[in-house]
Amino acid sequence: MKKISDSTISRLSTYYRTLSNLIDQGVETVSSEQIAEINNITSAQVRKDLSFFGSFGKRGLGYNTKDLQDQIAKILGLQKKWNVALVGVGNIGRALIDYAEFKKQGFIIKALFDNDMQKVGQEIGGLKIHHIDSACNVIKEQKIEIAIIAVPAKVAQSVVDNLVQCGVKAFLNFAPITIKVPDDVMVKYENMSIELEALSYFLTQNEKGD
Amino acid sequence: MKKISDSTISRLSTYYRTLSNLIDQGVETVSSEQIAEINNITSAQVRKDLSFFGSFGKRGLGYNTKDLQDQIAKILGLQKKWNVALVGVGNIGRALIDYAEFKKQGFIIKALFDNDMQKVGQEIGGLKIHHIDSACNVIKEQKIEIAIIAVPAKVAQSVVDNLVQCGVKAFLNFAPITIKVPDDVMVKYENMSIELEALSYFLTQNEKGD
DNA sequence: TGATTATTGAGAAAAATTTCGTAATTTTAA
DNA sequence: TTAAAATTACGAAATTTTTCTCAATAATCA
Repeated sequence: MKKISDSTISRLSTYYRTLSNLIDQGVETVSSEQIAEINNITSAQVRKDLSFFGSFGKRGLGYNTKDLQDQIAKILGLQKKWNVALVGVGNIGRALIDYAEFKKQGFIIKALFDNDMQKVGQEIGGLKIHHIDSACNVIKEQKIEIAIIAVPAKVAQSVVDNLVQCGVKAFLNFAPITIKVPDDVMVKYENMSIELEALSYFLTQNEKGD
Repeated sequence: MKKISDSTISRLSTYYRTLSNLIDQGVETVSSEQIAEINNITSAQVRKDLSFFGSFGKRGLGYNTKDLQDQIAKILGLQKKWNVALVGVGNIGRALIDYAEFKKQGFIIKALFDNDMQKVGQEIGGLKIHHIDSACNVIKEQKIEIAIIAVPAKVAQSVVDNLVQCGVKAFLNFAPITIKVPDDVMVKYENMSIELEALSYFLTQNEKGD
């Protein structure tokens, strides 16, 4: 299939969220213009994004909220639950364990790993913390498909290398470092400093402008 | 000044980080090709990004790491410290208070807000939690410039509206909802579900491909 | 029923971003 | 000292992404 851009995929996620909210409110039909307005984009963008995958609307009427949500769920692979491992049970890691949004979207944290012997064996939210060295067994047992990396930058690459060896193909990385992986493995980044620096740039520009 | 793309700005952040690491390692000179290799991009991209702001390298030689870091710091506005407020002292919020990376980059959390009377008055990391209703006073006293929004989606828009009234012009939003703000205010998003859903899409595609 | 309004879908056009090609410059080696 | 190798800077070309235009179709109103 033709390569779809990352931006399109991430907008599909926001449409999915928008549709969930509309469905909760009892809305049954929605236009591309309404979806666009809620997300501060253009309706042409919404229609173009959807057009890569098919024709889901009715001319003159718009989209059925439930249908469209189902279609997007199918596209994004959200119809199944995903088994997730969390590596690094520090401040960030601990916060993510209780992050309700993940579970709501079907991402279930099934395993915790750390390299700190003090933490190994402890239990958080019903999950035992395993040592990272025994990751492969747990990953196979729990059928882990996605790993969230919340370890210090220094060790992030080697942790990922290890998990790639165990067969993990998808990573969400919170460590501030670019990770190298084989072509058939994907890493997505969650880098809070980068966003803050973009704000810093914006504020600096504005000061200059005045 | 010509509008610089968001991607360029966020790549500048990664170059900045790369340079910090190289400087720590004692490296004094670096080529665009090396910076590119570290970040999985092309050297042409690195040079083009820098070219929007000036000519910082020496032909045949490359860039002086300290010089280039200084230049990028100046561009991004990282030469000063930024005063940050954190709104919403839940799981995510609490993790961010101790997030060392922020302080390292000069983003100093100076005020905490919440609307839960149980939390108001408590102290975390030497900072007292204020009620969100008294935000404007604290924001003026502490000269807050950036607010991190870590409240539930339902209340995120109204919290931001309030802070915009107090004069805050930059927001980092963790709530899974698109926020409306005036033109002179910027919101950046940190949306962990969106990245996970991109991974879900990727894994789903791969399964189909096999 | 017929006209009007709303809205999608899809190709075309425009805009933005990335990559390419190459002259200029610097360092290193012969 | 001269040739070769390395590397930037920058305009041009290529590619990608977004926006525009408009025919097709559905619903509503007179």
